[in-house]
Amino acid sequence: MKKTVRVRFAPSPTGPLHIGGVRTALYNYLFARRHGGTMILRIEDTDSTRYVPGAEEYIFEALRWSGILIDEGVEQGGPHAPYRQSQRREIYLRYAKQLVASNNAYYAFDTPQQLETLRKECEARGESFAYNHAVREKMDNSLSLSPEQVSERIERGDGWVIRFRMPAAEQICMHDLIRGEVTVDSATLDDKVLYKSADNLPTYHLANIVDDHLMEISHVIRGEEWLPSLPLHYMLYKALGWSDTQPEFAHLPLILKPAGQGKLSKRDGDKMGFPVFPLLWQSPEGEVARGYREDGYLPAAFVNMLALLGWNPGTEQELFSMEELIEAFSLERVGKNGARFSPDKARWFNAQYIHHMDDTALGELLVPIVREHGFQVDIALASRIAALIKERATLLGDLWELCRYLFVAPEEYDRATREKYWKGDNPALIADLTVNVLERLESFSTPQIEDAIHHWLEEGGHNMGQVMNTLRLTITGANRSPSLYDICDILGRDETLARIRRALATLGEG
RNA sequence: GCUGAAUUCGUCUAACGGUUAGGACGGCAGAUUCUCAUUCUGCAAAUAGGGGUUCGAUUCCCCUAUUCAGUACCA
Repeated sequence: MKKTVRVRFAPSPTGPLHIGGVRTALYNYLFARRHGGTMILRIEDTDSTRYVPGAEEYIFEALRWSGILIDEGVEQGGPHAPYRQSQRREIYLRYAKQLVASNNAYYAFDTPQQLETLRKECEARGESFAYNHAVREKMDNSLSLSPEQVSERIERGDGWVIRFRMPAAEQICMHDLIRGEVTVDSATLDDKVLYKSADNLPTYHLANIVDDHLMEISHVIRGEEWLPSLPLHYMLYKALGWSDTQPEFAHLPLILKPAGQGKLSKRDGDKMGFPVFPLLWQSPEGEVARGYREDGYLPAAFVNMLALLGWNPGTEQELFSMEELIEAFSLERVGKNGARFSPDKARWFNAQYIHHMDDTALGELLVPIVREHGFQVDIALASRIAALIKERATLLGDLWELCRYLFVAPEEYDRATREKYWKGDNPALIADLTVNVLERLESFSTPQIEDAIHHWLEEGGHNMGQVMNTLRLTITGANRSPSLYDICDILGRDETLARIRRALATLGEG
């Protein structure tokens, strides 16, 4: 019998979620949906010193924008509520004490300062300090103190911590869905802190294992940075007696920076000119980091791009809707090696999505953009415009510049284009074309305009490129635009002719 | 330093012992077009190094190198 799939995304609200986090959430979501399972969002705020106001809301909004739907969590509740670890504090102490009682953990009174100086001394000797089997009997803890001394110090209010008692020599064999078998010698591990009296909160390790167990998580899908603590987690499940229901693990490869070394960091984006966050982030201190949403990316393109960063379908398909991703996703096809993030590819995905977008859908996005610039446009016209410009856009932010001239007559004319085309016979030809063709047109719409101009071109034996580009200069003010016939059609007879006459008047004879 | 993981075109990756090592992004060159884009076609571009195993290794094993991660009373 296969167990029900229950996965969780468990970020800590210490800042904005970056794209690596979104990808982890996405893989969890795809896996859950693929197997008809449940997607849980748990907030791991067990470090009271690193809490950042607004980070939690940012996480919710980023997931919503990305189309990653949560079944159980802080916002939606569920059978294992609360889903915020700071609201579950009393649960963890119980298990920490249980571990002490079973001799799998112990109280330690060493202060952070004491440990710090110990570390420095070791470093000075070229050694590294580890709080482990080799030294724990000599440290200030319940292993070296009598039970009376321990309870006395706790009662008198000394700061304490509960540490896991890592076995001195045990081969820990683990299984990872992506990496296969991994074995680690427990002698190389240290006695990690599980609970701290300072804020009455567990550390990640304890809280994570306890909650995953209580919430009946079936698969833990998380970043590779957690692989080194997997042995500890295995030992915790064992010590708590939960090995038989322990979840399966899958450690995702890291997302690396586009150039240079290391994993993608918050600073790379600003330095290299691309977002590392899904949404714009404003820190409480007032720092601003750009986001994919504000930079003009479509959520579907963003998700598609992230999905392919570390996973591949095994076919040559690259464009996937969320439904297709759910259908195709499997952990077996997640790669083992870190993936260098490519801003170019992100842009390409977005361009593909805009190009393939339905005219009306893009028109709907265009209406508010045009309004922001002070003009009104109805959905019918916006859709027509969308059809003309969409193949030229990479980001949503490109749209306005691509259709600006449809709303604003040129105030000035591009110098290079003017020098190239506003010379020789061209101005005279435009005047002739205007008077003898455009002004006399019965119906001023694309096919008629096209027919008439072609006729005139052919009769007079004129060069099409010269004439059309000169005409484009007078109407758009520059040398790049979609088909001029469509532009004239949209502008209408009056506006088109007014623009040509104005150019004729202001640009002179050439 | 120690522990672990990883290593195919510049980048993302396919090939689960036998292929002219495939695709995509980016680059370059053409074609199409009234311009710009789009689109299409083509070109250059890779198995980290060394040992094994095998009739045959990108693929399996070992060593080396390199990279990354972890090494907190952070997650």
